[in-house]
Amino acid sequence: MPKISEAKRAQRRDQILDAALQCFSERGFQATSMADIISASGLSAGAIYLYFPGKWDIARAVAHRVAYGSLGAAAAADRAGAPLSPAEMIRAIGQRQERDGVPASLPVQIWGEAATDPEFRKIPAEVFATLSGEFQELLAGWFSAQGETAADAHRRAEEVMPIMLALVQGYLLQRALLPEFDDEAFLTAVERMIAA
Amino acid sequence: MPKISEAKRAQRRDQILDAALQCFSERGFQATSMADIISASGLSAGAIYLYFPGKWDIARAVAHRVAYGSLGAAAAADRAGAPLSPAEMIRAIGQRQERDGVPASLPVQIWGEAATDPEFRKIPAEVFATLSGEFQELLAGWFSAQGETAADAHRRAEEVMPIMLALVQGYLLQRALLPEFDDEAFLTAVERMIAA
DNA sequence: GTCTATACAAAGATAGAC
DNA sequence: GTCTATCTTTGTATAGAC
Repeated sequence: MPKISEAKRAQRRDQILDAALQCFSERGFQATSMADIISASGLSAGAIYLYFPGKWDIARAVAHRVAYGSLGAAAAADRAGAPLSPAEMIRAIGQRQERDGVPASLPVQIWGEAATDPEFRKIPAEVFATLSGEFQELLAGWFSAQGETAADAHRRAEEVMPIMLALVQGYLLQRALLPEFDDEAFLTAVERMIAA
Repeated sequence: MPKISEAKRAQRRDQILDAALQCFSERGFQATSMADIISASGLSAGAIYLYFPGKWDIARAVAHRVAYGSLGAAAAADRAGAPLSPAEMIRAIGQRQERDGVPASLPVQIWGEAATDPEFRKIPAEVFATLSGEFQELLAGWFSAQGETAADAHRRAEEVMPIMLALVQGYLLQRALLPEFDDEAFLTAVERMIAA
């Protein structure tokens, strides 16, 4: 049996992940040292290794939390009111990340890591697939609400879906890299484009 | 005066950058060691440092070459034939990267690095801005060719431009991370969307 | 369970011979 | 100009006290 309660143990893990997320977002996955995470978490070197086998397990856990955390954001916003337009779906994902305190740099860092690490790549690969399915359903709902027949709405949703995924990705990328990025101008452009 | 000719020196630098590009695309910027680059380049440890002050200067030089190498690709394809459609512009950039032997992982890695390194960030920031301008001009040409008036073509080009940038980024990202990514299905979707 | 101190390995960069 | 050998630093992970 464990020496401390399961709840306490989970809380310690979260404490470590919170600290790691902070470090990673400022310095990047690779440039962050265990010493950084240790100091930010307030624990000691020895203690950390009781909760995670190593630095990359922490990195994957953080990436997992961040990536999967954006799932369901658009669906939740949709259920909360009228069917979401494509631009509103993108906005919902951005807002969810802000609400959760996810720094803009992290998704982009995860993609960069995934580009060369097959283990890491599983995370965005699965998230992209799930997100696509989510978009397709919401888009069908929106096109229906625009007065299209169920069959037409479904067809258009299928057409637009691959583009939606790319648009979110570009949105998150530009938000992370361009200090002057204008969210609202971008979303307005999306709105106009897909309404056309 | 230099001990070897300027041409020879430039050739050596290219030799190093070629080797580094190979290593970076397989292992990533950070996981690549100087030893890797040294062994791949066929030079010795001492020799490399005569051409670059350090590893990150090599990384920046590679990133610079890769990122700026995609500029002008769409414009060149446009000049070579009929005005390019939006989907064809994206395809032109992808093809240029293939032609230049740029591995798909590299642009994504550059973005990831840029997310936390301000010095690195200048590269995609400037490339995105230049690319946007390029797109706007080509889009205006295309809308004109579709029969719109010069004023309308210009206006629509301005509307679509921010979206185009995001679409290319999503395209490159998915190409790098998703083994099953279907380029042509994506481009078809873009074609339909912007023609609508 | 947690901490301090440390072992061990890796990697960037350089010195000095040729 | 180029190579080999090496110095130095940094960083992950662990051992052992409390």
